[in-house]
Amino acid sequence: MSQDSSRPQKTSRSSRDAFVAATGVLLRRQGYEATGVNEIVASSGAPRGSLYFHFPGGKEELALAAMQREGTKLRAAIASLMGSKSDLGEALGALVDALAQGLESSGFRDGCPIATVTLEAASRSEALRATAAEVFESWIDVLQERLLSAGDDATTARRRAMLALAAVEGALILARASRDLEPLAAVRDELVALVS
Amino acid sequence: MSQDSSRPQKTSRSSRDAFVAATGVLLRRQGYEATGVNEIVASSGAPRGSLYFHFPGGKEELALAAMQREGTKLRAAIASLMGSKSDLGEALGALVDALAQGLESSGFRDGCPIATVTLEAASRSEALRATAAEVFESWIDVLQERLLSAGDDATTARRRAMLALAAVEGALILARASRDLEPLAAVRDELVALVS
Amino acid sequence: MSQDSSRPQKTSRSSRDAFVAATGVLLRRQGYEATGVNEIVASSGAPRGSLYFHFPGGKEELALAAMQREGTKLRAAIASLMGSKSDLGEALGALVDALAQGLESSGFRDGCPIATVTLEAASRSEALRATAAEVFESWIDVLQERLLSAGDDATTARRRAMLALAAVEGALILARASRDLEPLAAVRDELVALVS
Amino acid sequence: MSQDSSRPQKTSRSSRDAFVAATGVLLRRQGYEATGVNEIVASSGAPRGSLYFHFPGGKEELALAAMQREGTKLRAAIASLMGSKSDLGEALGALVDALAQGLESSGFRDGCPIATVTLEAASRSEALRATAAEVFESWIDVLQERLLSAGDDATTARRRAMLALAAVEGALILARASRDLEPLAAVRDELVALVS
DNA sequence: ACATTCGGGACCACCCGTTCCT
DNA sequence: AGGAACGGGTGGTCCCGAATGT
Repeated sequence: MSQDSSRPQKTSRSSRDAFVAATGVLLRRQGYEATGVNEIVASSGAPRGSLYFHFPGGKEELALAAMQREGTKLRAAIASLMGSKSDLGEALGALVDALAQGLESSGFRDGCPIATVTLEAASRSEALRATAAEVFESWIDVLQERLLSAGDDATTARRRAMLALAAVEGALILARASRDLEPLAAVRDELVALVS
Repeated sequence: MSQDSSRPQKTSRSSRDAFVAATGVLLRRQGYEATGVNEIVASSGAPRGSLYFHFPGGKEELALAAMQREGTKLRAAIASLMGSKSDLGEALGALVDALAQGLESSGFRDGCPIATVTLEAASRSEALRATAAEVFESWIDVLQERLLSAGDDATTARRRAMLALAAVEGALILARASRDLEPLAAVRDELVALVS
Repeated sequence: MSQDSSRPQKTSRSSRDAFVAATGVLLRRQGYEATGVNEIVASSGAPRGSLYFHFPGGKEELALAAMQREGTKLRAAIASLMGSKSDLGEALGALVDALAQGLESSGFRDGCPIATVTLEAASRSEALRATAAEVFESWIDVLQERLLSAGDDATTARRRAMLALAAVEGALILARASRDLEPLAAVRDELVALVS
Repeated sequence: MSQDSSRPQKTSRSSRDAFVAATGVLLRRQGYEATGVNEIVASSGAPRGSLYFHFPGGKEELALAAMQREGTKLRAAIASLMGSKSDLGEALGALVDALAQGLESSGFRDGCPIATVTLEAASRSEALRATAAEVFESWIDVLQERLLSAGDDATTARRRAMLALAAVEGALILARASRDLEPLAAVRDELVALVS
């Protein structure tokens, strides 16, 4: 929405992309408020003065871009995983396993950037909240479609998609708190049992 | 509501309690990083200089106290709700309904303080992370015991307790993002169906 | 001066003395401004609440007491050293050597508390400045008397006493900066040569 | 006086220089610990936010810059004074007189910034101590060279240079404590006599 | 007389997200 | 596109007083 990817540019997008990518990583790890603009600039490697050229809206606009980018990437990943198995339970299990592996491989540091921003900024910035809602909805859509194609009716599919997303998001929180994958394993087992 | 006025004290705990209570509210609403000590002091009404007498560890120690307080209060609330119905499904439904009502009555502003702090500070402060883990575990314990008394074996009870807590925490996030109770309703229905 | 040391007391002087002694050490090491009341209380081991009973004037009154105590102790030490040798040069050499050894044995950390307070507070507190002047004058007196007894006339004795004290104080500063006793050795040699 | 206005610059150094100059004055008057950043900013007239741009290291880095600046200025002044008279005694006398006049004209408020910082911070910041040592050494160098050119051998020249600097530094302290120039006069007379 | 808890507000050094001007 | 600069705000600590034991 905020990008015009069809227009070739004389200058590289590397600065802009570097900012967005760095923001995404930091949002995952420490959320919106704990992430400073200085930190983003430093970890991106891009020049500081360019930030407000690319993102006149400052930190918030940058976070919106990062959330959309991460949201799109994760939506694609979910779609890919859900389509990779013919059995619904196996597909859900693969999704949870992938998230568990991502969490563990980051040393329990990197969680869901959308969830963190939601909890921090839901009552502070309408734009951040709305973007978080869009991203979540896009993920629910993907899950719901898979459930529909597995035979659920529309209402049930939406309810189960929401449960699945909620359970996964919640389990990520519990797992980060306890530094243990047990909550994710529990959620996977229960979700698999539910749809079998 | 937040004070134990039945116990007479020679010196007033009011300042200390006011700090903890104010911190709890602000953690629910905006998390750890977005909450400044100035804000806590202002909203508590207590004098600033007293803060570092009661909490030499500063903001972090204050947050730990608030998390423990909120954790204990919520544990009691969960235990009460889970014991109020003989039917397990009804009990779980009542729990989710209570959380939904709390969320709605705050205009979707007040969520779970523990979840927010976990996402923000899990990779920053070991003490905050560990306290969050303890609180979550205490809630899982309550749920697990109710499931045990409903006939589940120990392993299943723990798994289902984790699912329930994870689903509820996740649904609170989705609901705050969308400003809609639908995710909570979905989770309630699915949880009830699961245990019936 | 402000105490009546002849009156026996039913309660111990240990708290008061502990405060004064701790303050003396800290003034030597880090001066007046860098020394906090909390630090004094902690390092004294005495109860915090007693400080403003013994020293209603707070930190400044405490520093005055410590300066007087240290001043008196050092005056006695100087007198003792200056009287220990019949040769004036040897006596002065012994004085400088003693200071050098004290400096070295503290790892170049402990200097003259009066000098530090003078430089920090001369233009801030009249009481601190005046007390420093009294202490310095008392030291000059001792040196002057020894020079008189060695044959100097009054004017020369006073001038040389001032030179000696100034040179020693200055050398302590240079030595602390360079972490090297060379300035003290140089001053000793020159002072000895001067009076021979 | 304090700016090098002959070098044209595209961006003004005025803020940076104003910070350093203001710090120098305050270090002279009240030392390191008693000088607050707020005070520096206020007395410099420069904008507050620029301080940590020019001096990311904060107060300490600022103090280092001020010490070096003052050290260089004073070294030049010493060199000039020592070269102004063909007679060594007269040159030393002129040096002490100049310091005495500076002290008196400031109402006994402004002393040696290096000495104060040394006494306060020698055992706290290695950088401050080392810089103080460098500055002192640079002053000793100038004095030593003058003594060498007056016929002293290298060892004697260094010893006498150290004595001269130590005596002057010490006399400045005694003079500030007593609000009287007598210690400086005494030191001048004795130093002059020593080298005649 | 002596000790202690707790309250109090000014102030500390530091860093924030942003904008100016090139 | 970008380096330099900015003002307001951060969490934290200061020294001290007032109320209250023992």
